[in-house]
Amino acid sequence: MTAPRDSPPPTPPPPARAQALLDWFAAWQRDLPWRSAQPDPYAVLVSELMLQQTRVDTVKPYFARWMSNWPTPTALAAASTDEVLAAWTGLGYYNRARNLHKAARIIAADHNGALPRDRAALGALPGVGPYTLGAVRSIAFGQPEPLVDGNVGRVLSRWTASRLPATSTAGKKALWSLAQELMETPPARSAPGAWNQALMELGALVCTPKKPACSSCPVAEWCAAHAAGIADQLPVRKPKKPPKPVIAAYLLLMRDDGKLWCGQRAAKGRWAGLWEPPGVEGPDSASVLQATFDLGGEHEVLPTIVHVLTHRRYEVTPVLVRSDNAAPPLAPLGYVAERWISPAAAVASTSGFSRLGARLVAAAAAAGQDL
DNA sequence: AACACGGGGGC
DNA sequence: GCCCCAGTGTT
Repeated sequence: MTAPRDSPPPTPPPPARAQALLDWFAAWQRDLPWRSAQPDPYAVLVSELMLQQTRVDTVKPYFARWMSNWPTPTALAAASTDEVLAAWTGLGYYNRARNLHKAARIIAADHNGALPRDRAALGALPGVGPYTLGAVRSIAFGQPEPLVDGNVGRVLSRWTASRLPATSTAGKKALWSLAQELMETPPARSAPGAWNQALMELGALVCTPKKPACSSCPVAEWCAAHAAGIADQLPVRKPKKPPKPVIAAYLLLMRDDGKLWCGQRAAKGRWAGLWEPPGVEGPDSASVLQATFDLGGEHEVLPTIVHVLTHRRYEVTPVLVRSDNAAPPLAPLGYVAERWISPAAAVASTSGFSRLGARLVAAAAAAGQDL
């Protein structure tokens, strides 16, 4: 029973691989605000929600402000939706803020203000999907729950040289299955939080999307993609669709004191609950805006603003109008509230404006100065 | 299975 | 300009 001489190096028993990675993590892990030997489960939940599809460095200042504003689930539960959204302004994917807020209210009402350790109860909280369930259970409670995020998917795809796209159904199934299996090996099972964070940290610091630093990798000798020299070609990605173009026109109605007439978007959909100057989407948006607000009189068309989201490319025509202090109703355009807002308040990062809304306000303020 | 949902940082 | 990030919820 001898292995053929030219076969890949024999794979050591899993515990050796796992221990190598755990040792690396112990030596090289970053000092992050939500990391602690005895983590606060609520802090873990907040950080994990903020980190969904968002980089660590982006999250840091938001996390600090959030924990300062609302140090406990009970404190967060008592906050208003507007306050919560304002604190999230600029972070994107605003439904995460709504979910965190709802989760806090459930925790306060049903769990005595403490995160439930129970798998089903935790997974039932809004915003807690498979990844976050694994993160909170393993990191906050030390429970042997696997997780797969973008980093782990990349690391494990390379480790096994998997040709399945990590985002495909089959690929995800294989990755979660492997993550589960790894979690059951002795060193991982004894340190679930460190193990999961080690996989993610490796993906963030060493096993990066481009130019992975295999020479610094603690588990390179067991990596199938590295052995085959294809680490930088994995994971296989699914072709992505181009962003959809959106034509829009926005009304910048400016009062004598410089304030702008703004509306709050509906609670569902893009920029849910956020404020912005009133706008219309569609190829005929400019004429619709014209008709809706009867812009026959004096108005100024400002330079087009291009605002790119992941799946949308906005081409916005801002129309500046001097108000005679009339305040047209915005409900017909789908807004659920309306008020005059000073440009300074709108552009401040705690205002509950979308980035596009803030850009429009800034454009209005700049143009208004020249008049 | 596909889509909706933001924004920013690195190259 | 492109990639992709500590993903989840809806259809």
